[in-house]
Amino acid sequence: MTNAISYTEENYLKAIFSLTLKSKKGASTNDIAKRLETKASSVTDMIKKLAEKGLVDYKKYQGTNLTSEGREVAVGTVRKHRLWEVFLVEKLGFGWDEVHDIAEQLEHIRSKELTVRLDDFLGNPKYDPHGDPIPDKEGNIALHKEVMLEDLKTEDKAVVVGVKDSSTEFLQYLEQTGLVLGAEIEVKEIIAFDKSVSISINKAGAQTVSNLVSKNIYIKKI
Amino acid sequence: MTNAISYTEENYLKAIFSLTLKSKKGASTNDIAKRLETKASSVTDMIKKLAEKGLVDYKKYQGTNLTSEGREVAVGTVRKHRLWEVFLVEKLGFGWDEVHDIAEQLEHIRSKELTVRLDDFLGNPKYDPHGDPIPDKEGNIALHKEVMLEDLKTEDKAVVVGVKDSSTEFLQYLEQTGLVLGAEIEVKEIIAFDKSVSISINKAGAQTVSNLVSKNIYIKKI
DNA sequence: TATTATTTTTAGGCTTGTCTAAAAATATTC
DNA sequence: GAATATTTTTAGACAAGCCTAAAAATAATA
Ligand SMILES: [Mn+2]
Ligand SMILES: [Mn+2]
Ligand SMILES: [Mn+2]
Ligand SMILES: [Mn+2]
Repeated sequence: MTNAISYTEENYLKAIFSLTLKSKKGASTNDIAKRLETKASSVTDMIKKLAEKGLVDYKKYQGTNLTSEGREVAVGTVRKHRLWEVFLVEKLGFGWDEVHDIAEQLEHIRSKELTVRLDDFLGNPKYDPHGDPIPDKEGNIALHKEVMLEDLKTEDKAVVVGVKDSSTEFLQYLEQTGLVLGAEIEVKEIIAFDKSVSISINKAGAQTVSNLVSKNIYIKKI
Repeated sequence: MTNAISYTEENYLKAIFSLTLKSKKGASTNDIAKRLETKASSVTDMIKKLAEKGLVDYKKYQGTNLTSEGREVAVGTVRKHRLWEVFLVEKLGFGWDEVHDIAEQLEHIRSKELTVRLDDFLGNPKYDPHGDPIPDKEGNIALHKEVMLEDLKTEDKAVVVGVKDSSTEFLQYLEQTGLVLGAEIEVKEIIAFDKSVSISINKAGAQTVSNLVSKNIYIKKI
């Protein structure tokens, strides 16, 4: 047990992973603190420990990046998180807005064999209930094609393939609006004033969603 | 979060629960330490904390008993442990000798809704893969009828309904011997010298098992 | 560029859960 | 029943993770 990785460390690595996914700059101490709802000073402490263990690259005041070993741990945790989310929704019948907090716990269960068997039991899914890609056993992870609902023009047609914001409130709003994964949408009108957009969902009557909504929905044009 | 119960506390409560199941004496500090593979001094510290929280009754040097609140937590944890074991064996195809350590982690996942749904998903099982009774939602738990293989007389017939020792080594031995849950046995001969017993399993040829084995197998006469 | 403002780190301290070594209480044995 | 053995508790310390307050570094602004 010289080098066991704690739940807390896994959560830090996962936060750094997602914060550095897009930007090539290191994750800032403040951003990590915000993400984990903790204080900057706590983050500095932990970063030092992770650097000591060879899981992150860190130079004072310069932001933090994962080493390949750190990335491996982070991706493994993300893989487990998303597989468990699939289990909770597909097998236990939870709503997509109810599974995050439980998966946040389940992702820390330590057993390679369990992950393999769970993956098989679920039919080796490629996406989680929010449309996020599930890393494979080797840690390869598909990147989200960065097309959002807000990028569409009038008369464009598309399918909802994911959500950027996975908060309960947002997911419940989408559920009730009908903007769930797989929904077909057509853009009827874009209101220049506030960038809100009028769309029809599954060929039903038009409804309007704000830009805050349209910029948080991944779509694929058809 | 004034009164959240930690994983560690849950493990202590569970240990005290199982140690006090049969004997009406409180669990001794040393026994708890042995069970949890920790030191007596650590146990004393923790017992004090649990007493403070109203989860155990404790008087110095007198041994420890659960309060009704402590029992509730312990039984809830046992319930989750055993439900997860059923999941691992029935749904993921693990062997009965492989599931204990994983369930030891899964039992700490906090979500009432999860437990309810898991129970339903599994078909509300009454026993875990080792024949141990699963407490119901209200915390009622069937007691093992205390009939062991060693209690049988020559020519008695019985079915294996559980194991007292759930160690990997013992379970693997039973697997290979054919003494799994549901196996029908008939006692052919009891060797007085060392209390070993010759039995036929599922009507096959006789084989001999030691008293250490026969005293760790729960049976039901037929 | 000098002055603010913000970010990050350090200093010091707290809680949880663990340990070893020693003291105190209880049990056992002669 | 006194001496010895065992069990249990206390004393003091440590690592992990967290905090607040203050200092140091960097970024933004005038
Ligand atoms: Mn987590
Ligand atoms: Mn997700
Ligand atoms: Mn446990
Ligand atoms: Mn069991």
